[in-house]
Amino acid sequence: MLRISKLTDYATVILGLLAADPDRQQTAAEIAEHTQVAAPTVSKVLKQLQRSQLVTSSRGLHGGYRLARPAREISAAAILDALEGPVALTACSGEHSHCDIEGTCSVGGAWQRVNRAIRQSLQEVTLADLAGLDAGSTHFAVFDVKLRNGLHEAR
Amino acid sequence: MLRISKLTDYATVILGLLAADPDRQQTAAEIAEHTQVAAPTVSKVLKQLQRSQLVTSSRGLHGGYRLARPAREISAAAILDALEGPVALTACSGEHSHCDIEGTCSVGGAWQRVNRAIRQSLQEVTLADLAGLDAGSTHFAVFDVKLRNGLHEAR
DNA sequence: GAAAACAGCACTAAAATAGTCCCACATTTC
DNA sequence: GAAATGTGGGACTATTTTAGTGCTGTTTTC
Repeated sequence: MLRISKLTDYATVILGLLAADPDRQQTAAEIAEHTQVAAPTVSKVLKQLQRSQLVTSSRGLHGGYRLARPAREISAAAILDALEGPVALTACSGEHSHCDIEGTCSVGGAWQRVNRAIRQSLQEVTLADLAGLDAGSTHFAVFDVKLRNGLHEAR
Repeated sequence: MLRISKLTDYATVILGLLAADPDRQQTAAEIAEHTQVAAPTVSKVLKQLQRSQLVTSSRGLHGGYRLARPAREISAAAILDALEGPVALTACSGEHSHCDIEGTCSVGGAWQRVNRAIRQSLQEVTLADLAGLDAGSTHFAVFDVKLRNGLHEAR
């Protein structure tokens, strides 16, 4: 239920690695080696993270990536947004959209409220929490995301 | 992000219809007609809901479906569980699972906490809320579920 | 015993996701 | 200024997941 994609999973791992050593700039290849994620995939993820301003990059010899801001200021919601798109709600949730079944449905609005609630939870979780830095601060409520076939596969 | 499947979307609409008239037993064909969902699909969804004890069915002539219990006692989490599987976390979340990258990762546990939080939100939302019955009780927090290509498609 | 309606299963098709590759552009070093 | 190193972007392919359909069996009522 409510699964998050593999790429998002990778992203958290990659960001976690960067967060562990925020001053050092790391190349995509180094990150791939440390995380065991295939290099092209790491690149892809990093590019997306760069576009969303979660990491900064520098090109050229001795280039690489690093966190754009402290781990504590990066929310789980921001990571999801970066990887899974702008989260424009495609459906009923849109401003002026209409259902084919408006009459009998009446369900639409509630999902949006649910949606907003979960989103709020996600905003309160930071990369620092996810990466296990900042040990004392796990005051946020939490739940069950299906991470299937991901890095976190059982072996 | 965090999308729910079309079938789950259908399920809420179907359950909403049943909830609107809890005393009457309705056939799959009737439900299909009212909801504009294709009949075989309605059947499929209802079967799954039956297996999860959210609706009761009776066979034979004059058979049909009805809610197994009041709308207020059916949580959104239960609906998701029914449609999207037993939500056994396939990953790190399992009891004795290990990551290939245990050393560098450290992200695993936090997702489970996030997961539990969202799940809790979902448990506080009932079918009555979703169906818009029970007008006063929308005290639950809420968020952004991507319902794409579903019944709720904009037209 | 015939008709109506659910139950279960398997199969097909379509769509989303994940992953890979290639080439262009930017820096730095020599 | 040329070469090496590394990111940037896009296109393409393959895999997986999801959605949808059809068929056969079982139960109940009349």
